[in-house]
Amino acid sequence: MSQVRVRFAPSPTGFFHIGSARTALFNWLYARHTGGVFILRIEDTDRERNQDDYLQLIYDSLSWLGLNWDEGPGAGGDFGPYRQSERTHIYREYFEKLKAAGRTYEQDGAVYFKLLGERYEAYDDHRKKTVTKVRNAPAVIDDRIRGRVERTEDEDLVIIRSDGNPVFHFVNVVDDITMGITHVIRGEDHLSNTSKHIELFKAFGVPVPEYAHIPLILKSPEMGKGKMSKRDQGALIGDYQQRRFRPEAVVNYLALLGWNPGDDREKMPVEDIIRLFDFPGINQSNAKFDPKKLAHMNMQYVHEMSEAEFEMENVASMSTSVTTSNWVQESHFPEVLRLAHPKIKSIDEVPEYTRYFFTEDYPIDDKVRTKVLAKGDPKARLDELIAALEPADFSSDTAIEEAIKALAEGKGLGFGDYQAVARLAVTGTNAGPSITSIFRVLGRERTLGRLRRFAGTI
RNA sequence: GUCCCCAUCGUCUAGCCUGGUCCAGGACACCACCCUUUCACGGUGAUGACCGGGGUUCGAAUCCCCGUGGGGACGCCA
Repeated sequence: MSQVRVRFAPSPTGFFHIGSARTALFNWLYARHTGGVFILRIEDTDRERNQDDYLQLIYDSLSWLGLNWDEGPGAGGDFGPYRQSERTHIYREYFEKLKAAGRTYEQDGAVYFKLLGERYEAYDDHRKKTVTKVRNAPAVIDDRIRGRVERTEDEDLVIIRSDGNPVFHFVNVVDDITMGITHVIRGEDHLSNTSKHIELFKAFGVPVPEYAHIPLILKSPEMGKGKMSKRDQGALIGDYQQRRFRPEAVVNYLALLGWNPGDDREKMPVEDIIRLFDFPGINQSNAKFDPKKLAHMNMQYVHEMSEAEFEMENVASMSTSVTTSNWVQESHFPEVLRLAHPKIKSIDEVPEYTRYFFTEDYPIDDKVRTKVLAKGDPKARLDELIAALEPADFSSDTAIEEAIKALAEGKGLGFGDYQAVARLAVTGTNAGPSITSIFRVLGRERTLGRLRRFAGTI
């Protein structure tokens, strides 16, 4: 059997979103699984709505996700050009073929593709007008995911607009023919279009490619009904990139949306996904997007990052913000990251989580304050702690722990009686690394300064 | 409205093709407990689903039909 050639064919008319990414991913996975070719083709025939920014975003997002293309813009290939705006001569040539076969006609300045069959007038309830229908035999789609699907195409369709630009259905088919596409893997929303495409393939006298219509990604119940769109919360790939999500986590999650390896495995390296990925593992029903599960997947990948990797990502992330760019210069920055790493769920929450390590200007959580101050005698505990820490050894967690434990024991109390109020004073919250680590990293001066300052407010 | 696709816990899903091993398994979320100096992580456990109705069969989550529900398409957008 000849080599598999698949394509991802986005149009640069909007932000790159989850749905497009998943379609790209499934094509890429299939190409990698079969040792085939993954082609990137830019469908920019709608000149009005195309934008260079959106085009760049497609390249950036695919690259970020690791979905490298073998042929396409920037990669070359023998079937180019790979932007439809540069392929007009090819469309012209294929249009002439149809014209020569007597399968086109002009109307209102546009060129129509003529279906074969008897014509009749009928009222269309959806468009609220009378249209010309054609008695046509159903097109048979032998779909690798849906099975045999029949749909009758019963209206001529525009293939060249009155402004001279060819239309999606036409260029899509011509490109699939001329680029030697063997498998068309795309969203189920195209299933109804497929009959149009099959009629065109037949008119050109060439065999149709294999079709695989993958399920759609729908909004989560909280987001509403219908399919996910670029306007939905969490729909944009660029957002995850900005938030420093792990691209492998996004890929892993997306792969599981509509596909599974057939067993309970979820978190798996992309090599394994490639090995196991195939049409039988793809579901037929649509899947709702779950931001929480994606976040969980991302957390798992973040936690297994190496220290160096985690630091690099955070430096990159925090350097871009004016408030945090100074933090990365601090000598204790690496140590703070080591403390935060196992505690946080995603990289974009690190700045807020570690704020008090870098500035005296950290907020005091009112709710926590009220709660902590309501218990026991916090003022007394704070004063005792200050006295005990003044001469203490701050060089290690255990040294600090010994000092506090000795203090607690002397008063007939426990470590916990000092922990909560000390944490509130020094961090403003009730969450964070162990209090001894915080003290150690902050150092004696800053720790005592904060304890004294806070003691003065209660 | 017409046409097309789909239907297992709130969500993602295994099981369905090749009926019995399923009073339906895993994961996320939620709840409880454990771990613990806080908060997380982690661990243990709990709650939670075969859309409805017919049929086929000794037996149906699994096969068939009809409803219903969900999704999509119906552009000189892609």
